[in-house]
Amino acid sequence: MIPDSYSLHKRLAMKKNKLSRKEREQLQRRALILQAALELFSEKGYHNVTMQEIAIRAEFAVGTLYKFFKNKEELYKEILMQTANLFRSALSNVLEEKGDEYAQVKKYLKTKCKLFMENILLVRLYFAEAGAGVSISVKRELETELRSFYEQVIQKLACVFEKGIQKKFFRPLDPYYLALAFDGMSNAFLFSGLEDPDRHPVDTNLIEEIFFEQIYLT
Amino acid sequence: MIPDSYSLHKRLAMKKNKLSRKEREQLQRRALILQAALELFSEKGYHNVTMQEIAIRAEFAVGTLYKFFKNKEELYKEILMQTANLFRSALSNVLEEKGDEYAQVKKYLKTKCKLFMENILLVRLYFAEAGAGVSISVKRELETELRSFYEQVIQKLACVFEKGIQKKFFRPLDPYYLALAFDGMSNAFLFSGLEDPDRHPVDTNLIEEIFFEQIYLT
DNA sequence: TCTTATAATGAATTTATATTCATTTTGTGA
DNA sequence: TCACAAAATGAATATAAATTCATTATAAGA
Repeated sequence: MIPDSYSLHKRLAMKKNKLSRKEREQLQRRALILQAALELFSEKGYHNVTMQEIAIRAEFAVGTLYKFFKNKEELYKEILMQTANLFRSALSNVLEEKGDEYAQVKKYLKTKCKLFMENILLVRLYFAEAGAGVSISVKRELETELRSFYEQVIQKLACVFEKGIQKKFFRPLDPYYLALAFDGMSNAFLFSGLEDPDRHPVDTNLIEEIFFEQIYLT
Repeated sequence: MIPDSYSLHKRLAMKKNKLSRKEREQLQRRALILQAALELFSEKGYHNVTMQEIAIRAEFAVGTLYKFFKNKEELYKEILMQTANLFRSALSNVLEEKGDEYAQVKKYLKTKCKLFMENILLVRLYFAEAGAGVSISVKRELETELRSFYEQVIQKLACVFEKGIQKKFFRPLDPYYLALAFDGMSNAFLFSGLEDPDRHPVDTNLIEEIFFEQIYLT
């Protein structure tokens, strides 16, 4: 793979770091482009952002974007898949930890809130596209992939509920729907907090209380 | 308003019906265009539908569309506002009926489900655009208007919860967040049912049980 | 039937923007 | 410092779709 023409020190460096400085620089530039695109897409939506705008925001020429990404759609796809992977892996990990199911669900909520807060741009973009399970600006292929990621997380959450039911922690209702309900409820809070964080700060304790405790008395 | 040139029978007819046959025909054509556009928009999204396509589906010429709507955006706007109004007025009415707050919330859920089922295309479109509170293909003006419609409904629902709390029907938690939680939870079920109605039929009793009853035991 | 007004048509125009590629710039090793 | 390869550039091109408007068709009254 490494051409003979490469100088010795370069070849040595590559053995060590795997990536040469040049390659690291390229990767960084790529990331800059992705970041600029993310900002613009999440502000204005896929179709209302031009490659020119992305180029300007990233401080490159349009042509350069095409050195890094085949076309606009690829660029977009990569951003969405990034988000989906980030969320899926973080939430899956939480749900795979062993232990008290009640605590696990609470941890899931905490983690989800944290992810939302720390990735507001990504969240806006992701849910604008795949949010209600009604995607529209992306090809069906990608849409399907995104939905499957969401399904995977809900399924894992359902497993936790199921174990919790077996242990008599939770009321014996269909665990899939419990997961759906819990996730949907927390989404409502998170979106509301996303819109206006000052007026509607996200209170995970309140979410838990509404979900887990009795609302209708007697 | 009625020009003198109009013949007698026409003028008489207009006194009675308010609208002449011609006007009724125009209105019907307008509705046909809106219907065709709704179908296409909800299938493929605003930006992936051309005026040509709408014209073909509605069986008119492109130019004709512009006789009825100033431009593509107006056409779109009208469809979204239709939905928003339909939902807001139906749900507001339910929530203004006097009586038992527990029953009112249940009625709200029933009505919402019915609206979803009977207007799947509109729902898909509406939530793809304004769903997560993250609109993107529309101008900010319309986006704000749509969000305010949603807020109004949530506020009304919150009032019902508030009254219910006063009467000790419900656990005394912030009524706004109770409303948000109930609505968010039901949305999750409805979207899931929208995606795959056979595998996930919407069960309002289950939604109520999860929301109102205790989930975490002891 | 003829005339006129009203409405519908769709080819042509305009506009917008994704993508390309000939040219320029930059960085590297000799 | 120079020559060369690699990378970046952005004006030019291609493409697609929104909108217009001169022309044609339709309907209504005389």
